[in-house]
Amino acid sequence: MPDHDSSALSRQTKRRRVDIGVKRTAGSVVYAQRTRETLLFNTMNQSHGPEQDRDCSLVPHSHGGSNGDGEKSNVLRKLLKRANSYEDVMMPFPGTTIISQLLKTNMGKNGDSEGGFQGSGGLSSAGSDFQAEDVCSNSSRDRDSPLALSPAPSSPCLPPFGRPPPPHPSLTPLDLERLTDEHLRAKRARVENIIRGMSHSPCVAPPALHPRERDRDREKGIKTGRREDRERERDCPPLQPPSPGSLSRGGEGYRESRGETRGEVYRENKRKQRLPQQQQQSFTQLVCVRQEKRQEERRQLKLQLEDMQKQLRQLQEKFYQIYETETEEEEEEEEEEEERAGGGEEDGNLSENSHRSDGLENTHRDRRGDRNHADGIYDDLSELVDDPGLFLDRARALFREQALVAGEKDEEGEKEEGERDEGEREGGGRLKRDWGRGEKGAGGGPMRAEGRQLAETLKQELNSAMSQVVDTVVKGFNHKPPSHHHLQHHPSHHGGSQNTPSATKAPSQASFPPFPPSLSTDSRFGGVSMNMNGDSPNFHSANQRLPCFGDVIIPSTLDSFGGLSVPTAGDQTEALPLVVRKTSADPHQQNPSLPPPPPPPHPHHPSLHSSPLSASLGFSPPSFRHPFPLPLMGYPFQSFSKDQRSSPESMDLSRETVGLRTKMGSGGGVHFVSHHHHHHRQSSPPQHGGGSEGLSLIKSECGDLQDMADISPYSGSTIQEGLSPNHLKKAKLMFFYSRYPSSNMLKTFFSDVKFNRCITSQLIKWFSNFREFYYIQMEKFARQAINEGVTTNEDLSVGRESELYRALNMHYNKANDFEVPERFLEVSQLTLREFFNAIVAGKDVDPSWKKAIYKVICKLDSEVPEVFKSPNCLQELLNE
DNA sequence: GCCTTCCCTG
DNA sequence: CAGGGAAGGC
Repeated sequence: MPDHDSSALSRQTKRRRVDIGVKRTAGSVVYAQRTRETLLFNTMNQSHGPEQDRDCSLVPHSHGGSNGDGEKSNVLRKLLKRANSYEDVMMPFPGTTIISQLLKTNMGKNGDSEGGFQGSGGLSSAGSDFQAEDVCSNSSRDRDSPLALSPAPSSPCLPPFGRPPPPHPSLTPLDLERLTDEHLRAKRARVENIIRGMSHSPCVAPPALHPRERDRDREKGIKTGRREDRERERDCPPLQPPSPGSLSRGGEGYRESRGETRGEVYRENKRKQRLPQQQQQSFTQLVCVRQEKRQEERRQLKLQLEDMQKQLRQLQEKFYQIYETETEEEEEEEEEEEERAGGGEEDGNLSENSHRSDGLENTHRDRRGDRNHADGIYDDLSELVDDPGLFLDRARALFREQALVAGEKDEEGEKEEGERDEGEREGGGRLKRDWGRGEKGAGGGPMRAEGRQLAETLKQELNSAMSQVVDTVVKGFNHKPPSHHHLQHHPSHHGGSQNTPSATKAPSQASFPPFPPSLSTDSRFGGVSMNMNGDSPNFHSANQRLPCFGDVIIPSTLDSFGGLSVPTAGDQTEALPLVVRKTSADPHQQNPSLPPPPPPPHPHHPSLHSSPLSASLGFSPPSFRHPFPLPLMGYPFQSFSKDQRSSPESMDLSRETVGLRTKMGSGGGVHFVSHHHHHHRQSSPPQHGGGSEGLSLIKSECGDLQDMADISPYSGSTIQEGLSPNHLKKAKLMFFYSRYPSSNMLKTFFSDVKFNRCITSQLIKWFSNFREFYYIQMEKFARQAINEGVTTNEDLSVGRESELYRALNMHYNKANDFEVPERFLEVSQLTLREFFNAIVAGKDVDPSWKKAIYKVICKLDSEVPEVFKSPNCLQELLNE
């Protein structure tokens, strides 16, 4: 049948126009997805980005000496890593926690200021500061090194400490090792500056402890090199102690050989950190957020960390003093070195503890899972304050215990072994102690070893406690209530937080974590936030994230809000919920079938409702206003002021209301109504003279003034502002009688609805959709009959058993709790035959061929029973 | 300018 | 399946 084909063709042509758009849309969608993926990828790989992956993956295969691109990418990555200091360093070490990183960083700083920047001597070819940056970068570094011809092909991303230090270049002349003190010092100062620049913790004061180290540093040329290495090793502790000889000599030489490169790298880092100032802030000052609150928080944290470190150091000193009195042979320098070695080992402990502290952290979290966040944090902080004392006590107890054990062993004459056993019993610091022994040989006295052990134990305790504290605090900030997904919560929070920059407010604020959705942040801040949120995809995909990652995120996102505290309407990418549940304050909304309205997320936030944005985005406060224009023809939603509904009748009606209210009504008729006076409801001639006039008639007479009436106190007495699902059902049932109801008729039969343009349009649209489905079914079955070989329309009949009837009934009377009038069957049969005739006659070639049918069908409308005029018609109808 | 239909979208 | 945009008719 060519007619059908042509019809299909015409339709296709019509669709084709749209299809192009669809294709374009699909393409754009794909593109968007790709973009998102790219973003995701980039953001996910922010710290080990594609370049880095390339480094990791390609390094073993590429033998280029110093690959410019690779180096640049490395530099970039390093820069990013350094810039993100605490947080990003964690990326390569998934098992480590914030605390360990924090401690590392802090210790690095302390050590830095403590002993100055120590000379080179490189544990590894490139120095451990590189190691600390990224695991994968090590491979590229190896590649950079002249002896990088033997990369670890199997594991290009092997952790640096898990790998033996690369051999130092033999080609390096030994002369270069002999650096003048000036040169060394200059270099040291340079690196120190860089590191200082990278450290964003302004409050980490240089510890006053060990002031003599500085002097000694200056005295010892080569030993400083070792210290620097140790310094770097704190960031990334090696598992194997470096041999001192190779450290000092080869490392120096190697450093010298590639010293320029390193210097350039450092300079480049510096440059890149400073170049894009605004962006660099987000890059480099992740920790020091613009939000003062955060800053205060962090500052406090850091201060506390510092305090604890100081306490630890004091403890160590005390113990060492005690041991010194007992073991007099030891030289002070050696002691110092030993201690420093312990400091170096501390990193190992830290990393170990970081792994361990996860469990602790979990237990901690569980312990205070039910507690208020603010309280918990506050307790934690107070705990932290109390911690030094606790640690001191514990240390004393431990010391006593160990002294006892040592004494026993001493009696047995096997001091050292006893120590070892003790150490093994301690379990934590074996490795370090072994290292210490290895470094110092057997020269270390037993008591000193015990002291180390003790110190280590203390350190562990400290670390775990601090990790707990920090993690909990960070978690407190990161914690996002699962129900609070939306952007709108944050501005208010932000506003509130802005007003409370005091650090003392921090705990209470922690219960309102500012987690803006990624979209808003990213869109607003583009690459900046993207880069800032190195792991934002994870973060955004999972609201509950690892605390350490959350720590990365929060500042940046907060930054975003700090910059743009109030998101614009455009930021609302998703349509506002048109169906707004009434607040519980509305007595009418005690609809049992409805879930209770969600409590305001921040009920006690005074700033919430003061902000028009929050009010509009939020939770339909009584004075609900739309800050931005809403489409006029939107479908109704019920958030109109409750004051208008007061009568018991409307109460009954509103029970049916689920979520349909007119935007106009909610739009708060006040500003809105006056603009729409052109439309006159009366213009449409009443085809079905309704019986009950009443209020609806008055309303219809009012016409446009109904909008006015919406806000007038009298109008709302008996009328509902929105269409409910029951109204829809009623309309569907009405469709069995009338396919083309006039607006007046609709008003008559939906007298319980406060009509306005939106409501009318909605109802008309409903019937239009009904008709659409109806005619689609008709055409479908007509064509089906034609295809089945039906030749005369007499063969077509619509009975209650027919497929067509079932389909229609399923659509309009899904529950089948309404007896479809016989008339509807007749009309359906007529319509089907009309379609059949038209199709057989080839009328469907005409694009408007259905109109003739419509004309016929519209005359077949029958009177809608009076019962439909009753607001409770559904109950009455369904009870029958 | 309103109303209806077509077509698409979520 | 309901809603919305576009187009066309009146």
